[in-house]
Amino acid sequence: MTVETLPLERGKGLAAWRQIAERLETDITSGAWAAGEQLPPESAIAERFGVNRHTVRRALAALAQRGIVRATQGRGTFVETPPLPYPIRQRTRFSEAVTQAGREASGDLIGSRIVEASEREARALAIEPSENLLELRTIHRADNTPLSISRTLLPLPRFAGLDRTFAQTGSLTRAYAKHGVPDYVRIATRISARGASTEEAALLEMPAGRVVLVVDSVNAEPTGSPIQVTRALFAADRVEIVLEP
Amino acid sequence: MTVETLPLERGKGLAAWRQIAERLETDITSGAWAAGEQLPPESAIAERFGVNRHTVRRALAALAQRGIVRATQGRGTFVETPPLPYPIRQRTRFSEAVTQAGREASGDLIGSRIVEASEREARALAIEPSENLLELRTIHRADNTPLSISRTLLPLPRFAGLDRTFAQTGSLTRAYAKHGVPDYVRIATRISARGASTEEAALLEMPAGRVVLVVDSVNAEPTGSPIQVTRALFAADRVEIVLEP
DNA sequence: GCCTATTTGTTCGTATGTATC
DNA sequence: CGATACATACGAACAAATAGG
Repeated sequence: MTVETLPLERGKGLAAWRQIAERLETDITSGAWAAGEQLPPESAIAERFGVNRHTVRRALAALAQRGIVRATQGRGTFVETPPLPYPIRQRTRFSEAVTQAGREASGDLIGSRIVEASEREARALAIEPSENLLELRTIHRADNTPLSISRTLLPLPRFAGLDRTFAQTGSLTRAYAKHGVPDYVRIATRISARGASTEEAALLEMPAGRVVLVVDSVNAEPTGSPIQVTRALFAADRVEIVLEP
Repeated sequence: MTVETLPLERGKGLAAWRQIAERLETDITSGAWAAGEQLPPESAIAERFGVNRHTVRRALAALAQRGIVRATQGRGTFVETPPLPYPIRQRTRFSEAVTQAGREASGDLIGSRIVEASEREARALAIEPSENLLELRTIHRADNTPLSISRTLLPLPRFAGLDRTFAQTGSLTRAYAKHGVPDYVRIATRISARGASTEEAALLEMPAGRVVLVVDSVNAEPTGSPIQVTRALFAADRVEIVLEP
């Protein structure tokens, strides 16, 4: 695919790296490079625009920042896949959302431990503060790309051992089923957004500082009694939250 | 206030700029520099850690990205004031949500013009592409602090002149009422998040690159026929979206 | 498994532009 | 106006990760 090779406008107020970022973005949206495809090496792009490699790197960093490309040391720079629609409704199942988009869902347990309920968490779960909770830290992927990391809190002793069940099944829904909860619904959701910390970014396999959507939710049994508090961090440029009434 | 001056660990796998970012963040959270305070010049920080100024700039860029500091050309780099998150409810109108929280709501029309419907917009509004739409650009404040900026599209000729009505009333709900739409409902919502552009940040009176929540919504008459497409950008530091079933 | 070429990541040095005080 | 401080850009070198022979 051919791309524009017009010279940059130098000394006209718009920094070279910004112009390069714009031109590269146009190339991508116009289909010169498809999703998943590899961009030319930085050195080649630098030559194309007649600038130093640093200037190209500044432009690529801006595009990476916005989730348009992703660079991997030793491999190259690749066009990111467009965000996956993630529906949130009364019953939200991660695996359903992913498979419906034609991608393969997987979930892994990173770790689990027992923690004391904070005041906020106790109120949400309708229990006493300092009661014990089972904390699950999980990561969810679509086609092996991490979409979200979650911290889930469950009351004890009722859900003791659910961490092992989850590790086996890879699905919270199936783990619940084995603990006597055939169905559950979402009763409260809060959504915010911020930059990711270094650790969060590492788990999500994205550069530090990229944006995460923070989704706090409370799930309950169909009877209405709350059984789960979750904070999920979604890589904001891999997921688009869709609300369905 | 004194700060650590321990040397960096060089050649140990962790890049110098990451160590510097961590140390500076520790300095800030430990109170060495309070909110609003000015950091030492990049040259001084470079000297403190025994690195080139570029390395310090890389670290500061990472912190600025996360909203911890803000650099202004010619002035210096400053510690950002901690964000004050603000809840907003989904089922209510903007002005209702703000006044219910005991704050004063205001809406201003930044500009309006006539545009052609894109393919996406036409599909959402159930009209033909390239039909004319009225575009409203608005800003919404609570107690004079901008919470969001919006781009609203309305079909023409039905809503011709609604821009003037909105400018007078400062409320879309009231403007609708004067155009024969006593009530409307949200039929589709998509939520994503990203860094703000320079212009967006300026309108929201926040530093460039800070996170905005992007809320795309389609509103319809109670009969179900869509009458409005809106993209609202919320300053993520000032708003937390609350979903209520 | 090793070696090598390729590609991105980091760091330094240097210079100039531009905004603020 | 000059001094200060951040913004942009170039050149050079080496490190680190990856892919392929």
